[in-house]
Amino acid sequence: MSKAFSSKNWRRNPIQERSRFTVEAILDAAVQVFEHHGYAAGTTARIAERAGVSVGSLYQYFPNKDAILVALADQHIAECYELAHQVFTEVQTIECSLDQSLRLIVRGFIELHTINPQVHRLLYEEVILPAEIQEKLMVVLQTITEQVRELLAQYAIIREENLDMTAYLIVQIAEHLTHQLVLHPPYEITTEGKIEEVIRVLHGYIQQQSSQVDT
Amino acid sequence: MSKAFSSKNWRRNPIQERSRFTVEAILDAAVQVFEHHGYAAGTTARIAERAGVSVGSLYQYFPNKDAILVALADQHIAECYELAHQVFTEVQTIECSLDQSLRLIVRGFIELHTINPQVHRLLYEEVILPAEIQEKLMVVLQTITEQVRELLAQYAIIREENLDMTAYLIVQIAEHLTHQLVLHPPYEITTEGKIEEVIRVLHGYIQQQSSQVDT
DNA sequence: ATATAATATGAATGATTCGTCAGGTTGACT
DNA sequence: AGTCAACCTGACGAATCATTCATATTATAT
Repeated sequence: MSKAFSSKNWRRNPIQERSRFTVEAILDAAVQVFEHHGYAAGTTARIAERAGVSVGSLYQYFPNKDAILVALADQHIAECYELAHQVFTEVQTIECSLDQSLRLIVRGFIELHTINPQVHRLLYEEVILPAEIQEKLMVVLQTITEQVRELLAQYAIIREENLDMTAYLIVQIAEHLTHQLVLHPPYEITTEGKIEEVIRVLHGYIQQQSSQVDT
Repeated sequence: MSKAFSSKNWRRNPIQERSRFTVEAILDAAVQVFEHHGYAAGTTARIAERAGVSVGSLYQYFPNKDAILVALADQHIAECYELAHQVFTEVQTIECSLDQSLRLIVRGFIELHTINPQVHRLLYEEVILPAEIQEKLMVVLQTITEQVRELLAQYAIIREENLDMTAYLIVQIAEHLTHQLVLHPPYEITTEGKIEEVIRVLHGYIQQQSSQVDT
């Protein structure tokens, strides 16, 4: 704790209500500006303008531009963990078939992308992000992957040596397909349709893997 | 043809050998710089420095920064079309099982990512690209998707109404999984192993879809 | 060898950027 | 009403960027 700052990366903690609104407005504006111009070209001036405040106000709560993105990322990552926890406790608590479990997981991914698609897109598609953020995002997916691995192991229909790779690919597929289907759907399709389609992919893959058990 | 420039977007066509080397050095340097700093933060000065030439030289062959990226993209897109053409003629010419065809396609995707991974990463992961490039990249994947659709139709084991979505998802999966496995492989795994794994995913999905035909 | 076209250079320019600061406004509390 | 902390403002400095241009060097052709 060498820094005098609070644990948050902010210069000043918003105390009154108006300042909390300001911070929120800045974060909202940042999402839109980054979405439209990309991170590097999304200027603090534009963010402030869009938020309806002055640049000065922005720098009262965020020490620099990176801190804005970090705040957005942290917010999003927290949502990820919350939803993941929710989904996996539900999976463990209620007795679920593998199919039902997968369905819950995919639904979770879809929700995650639907909540704030722009932030998600920004964090997962922008090439260069502060290392701090990249690290955290990796860990999120790794955590989910481990839990999927456990789930698969529990149903014991997949060769032990294939568990890691299978779990990894399932998460990759679920993440990318939901991402794609939510943000750039190629055809008219309902949310349920999207889930159904991704489930089919995962189900097919798992069947392939389990059919190898006897070999 | 209102412009006096040649069809290429360059100010000056390299005629002598040394200038051709210069242009190549600039493009090579650009890949590395964009890869390391992202597009917006990849400065022309740094590109020139890395290429071992002066900024002035850079602007003799490229009218602006965008033109460098467009040149890289065009180069890459041409490779895509070439490889796609090669793969699909092979698929059509030789009598192939569906399994063999898929294997050729996946192998093609892997090659595409292996040739120049950095360019691929840049073009597919950077959030904001010149609209011109985004358009072209979309068309590449659409073209491949159509050809996969035809392939699936040929084997006639999938409901007609599902053909579009199935082809779309197959291409999305192949593209993304190869991308991921080549650029960020989670474990030690051979190229053949990667292909095998992606094939399993696709095969499983197709089996799921074809099992629906009788329903 | 000389002229001419091709190529290379890098300091200079003007635009844009992040982040600061001195001074103004608002709200809470006495 | 008066005081003080919280909050807001926007012009400004320093840094960085894309791009230009006058000049220098090198190749080619006669």
